[in-house]
Amino acid sequence: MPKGVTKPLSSQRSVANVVDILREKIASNELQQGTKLREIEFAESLRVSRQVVRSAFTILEQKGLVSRIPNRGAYVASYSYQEMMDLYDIRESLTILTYQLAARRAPEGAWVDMMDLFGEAMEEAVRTEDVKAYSDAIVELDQLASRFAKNRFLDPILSPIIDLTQVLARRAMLLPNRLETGLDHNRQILQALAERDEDAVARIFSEMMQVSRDYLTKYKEIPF
Amino acid sequence: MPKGVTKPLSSQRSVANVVDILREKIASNELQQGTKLREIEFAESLRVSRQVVRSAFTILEQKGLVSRIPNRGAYVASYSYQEMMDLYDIRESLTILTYQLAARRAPEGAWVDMMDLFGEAMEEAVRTEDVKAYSDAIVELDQLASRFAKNRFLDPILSPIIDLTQVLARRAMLLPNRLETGLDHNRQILQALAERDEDAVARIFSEMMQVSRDYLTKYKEIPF
DNA sequence: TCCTACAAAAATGTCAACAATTTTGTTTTC
DNA sequence: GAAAACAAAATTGTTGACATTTTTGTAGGA
Repeated sequence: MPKGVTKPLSSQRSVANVVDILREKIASNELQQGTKLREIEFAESLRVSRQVVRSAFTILEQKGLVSRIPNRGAYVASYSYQEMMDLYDIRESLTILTYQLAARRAPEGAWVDMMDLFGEAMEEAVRTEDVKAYSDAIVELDQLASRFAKNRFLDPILSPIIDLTQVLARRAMLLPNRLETGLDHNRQILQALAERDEDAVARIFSEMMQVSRDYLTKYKEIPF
Repeated sequence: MPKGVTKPLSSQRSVANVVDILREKIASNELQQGTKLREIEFAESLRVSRQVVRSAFTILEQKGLVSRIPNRGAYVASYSYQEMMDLYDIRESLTILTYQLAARRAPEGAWVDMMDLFGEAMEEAVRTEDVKAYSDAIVELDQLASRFAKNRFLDPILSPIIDLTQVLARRAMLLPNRLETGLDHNRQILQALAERDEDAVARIFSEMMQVSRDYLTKYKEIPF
């Protein structure tokens, strides 16, 4: 019998479990920003002690997903438009670094599969406005770049920031014409990656994210 | 009587206090990497409960200063040469972002004091090999740039990374000729800042950090 | 002498109870 | 009827005790 089956939820890595569950609920917007997080509530529903929930809150607070006020509890962190832009700047900077390192360190022919994926398959996705297929492809490309970047810390630092800006990023993709201009940019990046042209990677990314930002600024009155 | 004086250590923000104390001891190398951190030890010496120490460990683990092995305890995190270089890449990327934003957002004449400081005063410091004065000046410049960058998250993300690479950075400054080439670079950066030339900021910084890296690579056999 | 097996000690992980603070609801007063 | 004052309930913060795991020390056997 495999380990950890007898005791369904508790024991071994209970805190990490609770963190993952809450992280998922916050990033997916199931728990919206500003929501009060009561310790007892999660302790009972997840069948762990309050202490474990508290530890999870502490970790999520460090990741910026949860805000805490002493003696008044934990809330799903909420960010202003300006703060979201601040996060975007950091995300951009670290994403560029990821792709630059990937361009430098990826083996020959590492990008052919991706170039294929961003060929006809994504053209079809853009035509049918299949946002999910498209964002899935981007996630895949990001993961591949992250793997080839071979930097042990980029992912752990960038992931929580992506979580924080995810809602905004998803919305950006829904804006008019966003998908097709995005596809063009992504192909340019793949080209630059294949040619190991780090400067081009940086340049194209800056353009790409600037476009996203412009879109969002134009539509910023839309509430979160 | 001011608040929080009656109860010397405990009560209100005990966890944050313990975090700061441990952070300081680790960053200053008083607690060297790999050192076992026993909960009881710090609980007794700092007059707090074990739980508080545990929470502090959790936070420091998130910051990367402490490594934990389940059921086996907490250790001062230790990083390989490659991992230090990985951190340097991230530090470089975010530092460039800081200075670029500062170039964009600082008011007119924001840099005159710094240009003065990096004039004769630092020439004197370089001549007399006053490493402390020089590194203090750089800290000051960094803080000013951080303030003008007006990004709420840059500092909280970058600070722990700086803590991690601090030992390495200090060593870099002790290497031969490091100070004078550094002074030249810093002046160029101030020039670029004053002219709001973001591209130049990025370019000069990349050069500067590349030089640091080269120095460190050359001398990497020196143990930590 | 070295290795293994076992027992004691120490350290970590988890939980439940207690204390302190804040929030909520009710009553009193003007 | 509205505001202030008080009391009760709910929630958070902290501590101490218990359970589990790892480490250390010791004895026995090849």
